[in-house]
Order: sequence, then structure tokens, then C-alpha cells
Amino acid sequence: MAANGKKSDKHPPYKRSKQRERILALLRSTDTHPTANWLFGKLKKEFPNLSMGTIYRNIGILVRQGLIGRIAFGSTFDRLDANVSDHYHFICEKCNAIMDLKLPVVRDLEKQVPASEGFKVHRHAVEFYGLCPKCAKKA
Amino acid sequence: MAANGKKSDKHPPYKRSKQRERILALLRSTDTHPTANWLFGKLKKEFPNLSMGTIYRNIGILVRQGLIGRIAFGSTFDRLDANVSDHYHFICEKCNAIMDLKLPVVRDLEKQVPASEGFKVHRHAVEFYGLCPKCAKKA
DNA sequence: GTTCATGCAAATCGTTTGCACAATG
DNA sequence: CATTGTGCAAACGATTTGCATGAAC
Repeated sequence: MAANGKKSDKHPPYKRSKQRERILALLRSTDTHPTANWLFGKLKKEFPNLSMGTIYRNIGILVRQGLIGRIAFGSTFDRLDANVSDHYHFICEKCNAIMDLKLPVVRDLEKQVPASEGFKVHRHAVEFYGLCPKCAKKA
Repeated sequence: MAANGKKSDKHPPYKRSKQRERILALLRSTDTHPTANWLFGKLKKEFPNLSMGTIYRNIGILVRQGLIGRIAFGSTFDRLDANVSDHYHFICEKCNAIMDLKLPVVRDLEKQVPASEGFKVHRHAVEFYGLCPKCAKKA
């Protein structure tokens, strides 16, 4: 699943757990963007029997609670594109279709990244999320 | 790996193959963004013994040749983010670090997507690719 | 003929899930 | 005590890889 946020947010009555609290604390303590595996490494000292299942289940809960975000493109599998030219994408949150947009590519956006801080920008990508024409009609 | 394009592009002297030609043709014939599995389905009639290995190996070659693009965020695994506020990302093509940018989020970008065509935009994401300060310094 | 591509199967990797037991409210 | 969370291990789905054979140059 993608960053979604929709779906009748019927959380079950979450109970607190030491592990989940530590996961959240760890994520808040850093601005790198850790992976599940990194969390596991950091926490297995604290919880010697920690398991990946716990990490993933808690990540899921925290995302559902809106306390953290998950950076992942649309779905699990790679999508291919024979259109090699520069273009933006629209991703339908309903049917997961990915479509090319014929918008002008705003290279000027790249000027906003502070070169002063040492960034060297080569390119940028933009994805719009929402409902594609077909799904919008059905809504 | 991510959309990369770097790495000493020492292609071996690729030889042509019926399968690869058909894969490219298929990708060019559509503007949906097929998955490896979709290609497999379409082609197994034509090549009854086709294997997934062949699909993936050829996708890799086509990408290396710059003939197609692969849409995938940074890496294979999800990255987490405790920064829930709206922000853009910078992704280092060298060390794969993902960093939050403190740029203003340009919601006006979303107006460019032609609502006239029926798109309903909910949000958008921007990722800048290049060298992070650390890697830029070393270059 | 040497090199690259294929098919097949096994392997890998990140993630998910079923189950019995422990912790929470 | 009713329910949610944990650890463990097995299951999963997408992708990768080793190897013997077949096609390309």
C-alpha cells in the first residue's frame, strides 16, 4: 500500500507497548530515514527477543495513527516506463494506475534546494496523488 | 537500486534477442506502466517457455541502455519518517541518504493538473535527486 | 568458437501472517 | 477477563542468480 490515510480509520483500541514507544522515540530522534531493519538493529539490544514481526506490526500501527510516514512509491513492484523524456506522474489512490502528465517540467524548482548548503541537484521528480478521471467519476 | 543512470556504463556488447525486442515493443505500445509480471503474461503466449528471469534480465538491460525507465522510489525497502508535516525530499544518488528539505510546499503545482480532464488531486510529492553535501564534497 | 541470452529452479530479500503465550486496560 | 501485543517460524511476493543449453556475432 502507499501513503494512503484513507480507509475507514477504525483503529482497534490500541494498547501501549514498550516496543512501540521505543520505535517511535527512535524515529523521532533522527532525521535520517530509517528502515525496519535499522530499527531492529537498534532495539534488539534493548529487547533481546525482539522480532521483525513486531517491528513491522508497530510500523503499521504508527502509520495508521498518523504518527509517522512511510516513504514508498505506489506499490510493491516496479513499474516500467518507455517514456524516457522528463515528465511528472499522476498516481491514482484508488486503482493505483500511474499516468504520465503532459505538464511543463519546472526545472526552476531545483533552484530552491539550497546549493549554499552543498546540495548538487541533478534532477527532480513530482508525483501527484488523487483520483484518476475514471475513479473520480465513479466516486 | 534506484533510478541511477550513473556507474561506469560499461555495457557488455549486448546481443539482440527476440524476447528483449518484444519487451521493448510492448512497453512502447502502452502508456500504462506495466509490471514485470504483466510483461510475462503478455509474452508467454508468444514464448511458451518464457521465464521471469528473462523478463527481469532484459528490463535491467533496457534500463541500462536508457531505453526505458523504472519507476521506483529510492531503494527496495520502505523508509520511515517521523516528520509528518508536508515536505519534500532530497535523495542522494551516491549514498542513498534521504533528507527532508525545508522548502515551501508549492500547492499551486497541483493546479497544473488538468481538472478539466477529470483528475482530482489530493496531494503531491517532490523528490530531488543529486549529491548530498557530504558526497558532493568528496566528488 | 566465443560471448551473451535463455529457461529452469533454487535462492534471496523485504515483508506478512498464524499461532500460543505474555502484557495491557 | 477480554483484548491487543509479542516472539517465533513459516509463508509470501517480487526479484535475483547459478548453471547447462541455445542463439548471436
